[in-house]
Amino acid sequence: MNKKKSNYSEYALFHLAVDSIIFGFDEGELKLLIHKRKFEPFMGDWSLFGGFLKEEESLSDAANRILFELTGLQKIYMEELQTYGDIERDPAGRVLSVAYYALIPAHRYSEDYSKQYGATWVSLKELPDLIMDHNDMVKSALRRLRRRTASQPIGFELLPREFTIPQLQSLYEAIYQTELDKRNFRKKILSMGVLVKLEEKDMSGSRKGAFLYRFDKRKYERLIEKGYNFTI
Amino acid sequence: MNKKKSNYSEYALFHLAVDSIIFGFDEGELKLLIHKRKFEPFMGDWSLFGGFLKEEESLSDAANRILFELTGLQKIYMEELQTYGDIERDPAGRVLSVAYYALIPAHRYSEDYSKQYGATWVSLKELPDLIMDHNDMVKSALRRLRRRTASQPIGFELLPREFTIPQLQSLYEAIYQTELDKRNFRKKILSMGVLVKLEEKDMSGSRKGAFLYRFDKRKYERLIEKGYNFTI
DNA sequence: ATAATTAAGTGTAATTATAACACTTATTAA
DNA sequence: TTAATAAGTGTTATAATTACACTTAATTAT
Repeated sequence: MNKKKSNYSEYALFHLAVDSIIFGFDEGELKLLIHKRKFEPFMGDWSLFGGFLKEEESLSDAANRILFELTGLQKIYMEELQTYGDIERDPAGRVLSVAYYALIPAHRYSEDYSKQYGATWVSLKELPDLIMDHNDMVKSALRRLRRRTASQPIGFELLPREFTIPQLQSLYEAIYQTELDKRNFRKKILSMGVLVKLEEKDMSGSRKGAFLYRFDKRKYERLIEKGYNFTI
Repeated sequence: MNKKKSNYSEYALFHLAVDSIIFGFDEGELKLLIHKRKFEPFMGDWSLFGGFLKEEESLSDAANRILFELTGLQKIYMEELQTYGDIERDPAGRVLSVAYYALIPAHRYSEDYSKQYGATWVSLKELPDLIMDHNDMVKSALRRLRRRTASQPIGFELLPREFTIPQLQSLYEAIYQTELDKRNFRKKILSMGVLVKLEEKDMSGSRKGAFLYRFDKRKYERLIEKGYNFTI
């Protein structure tokens, strides 16, 4: 490479934050992990989890780091949502925030972390006022989640590895805020051929018990290659 | 507000660029507006249009400003794509880039601007190597455009205000790289009831001429309110 | 004037996907 | 043994999508 470098020193510099909209599914409801902010401004107010981008860190590394520091979880489904760049969004200085949304299997999130970070699961139906533009971020993330779960099999990221059909249906019902017919739902999801039925039953939800299934990612990917189009 | 301010001075600072993937539709093909970069590094190489975020400017203002400076066009369809934040993406310094994609009616883009900015329309099929991660941005924008045009009526942004059904079909064929049946296409698009047929014919494409139509945004919005779901 | 050319425009039948709907079964607790 | 409860199952009606071929309006060439 024989290119002259430019150092861009004439251009402005900005702080960059990463904020995470962390979704979970528990007790038949879609939930969000939030906490009370630990520094000024807005100390003590409800906030998404976030942090600042470091000098020697890529943006996606930062998003993963922040989620890991908070939950101890890695290899979590995460997708960039949008970058928020209004001038006045943070009264304490010019900070742009890259919002990511993450789907975590709520059962894997331990109480220990919850205490350590003061994290709380709140139902999306009774979401409190969050600081700055965080409520906008949540709204936008929810819209995105609805679009995505309708066309990609990411709902499974919110469930344990082994789950029942009624659990899966209840998840979609929570995401779309609508009731689904269980016969049609079962027919549709099983017809795709991406679920593997296990021998075992989950007896926790009913007397009869419901068979456990597992999502087979390989099968799904083979279907996609053939041009298959996942939709709920 | 009785909140103490924090100035975040302990956190790192970054340059922020905005890069625009500008799509147009001409001669039955989807095209991209690019130019030869005017400064180091990579001076003279093919690049998307971009610029740096200014101190007193919101992110979306910056995106609009850059597009306006280049094309003289305002109120253009534009959507944020993704923020690119790899450490080494720009060899001349740490710069994060927020990519936007824009849809412009190619006929409104005048030759004058083209000369002034050295802008060139290139077919997506013969896209040259672009600098840094710009080819990734284009790939990602194209995926997004395909998803969006399938579920929202944004294709019209690429056409003149008055267009024919065969033109519209040809646009979708270019976007999806597939052939569509003209009877089924016409049936589908007209059945939505969002196109208004005009008296006039466009005689440029054939001897018989094709009737002109206009997209009626109001009607579309009324449909959406009723829960209608636009799909091609 | 007439014929040839060309893309626009049109309808129907077959197939597939979606939506609506009610009873039986496995298990546990009383 | 019975009562209770959620899981599990099939069919029919309706709507959406796909496949498919000829006619028409206007222009150009003869």
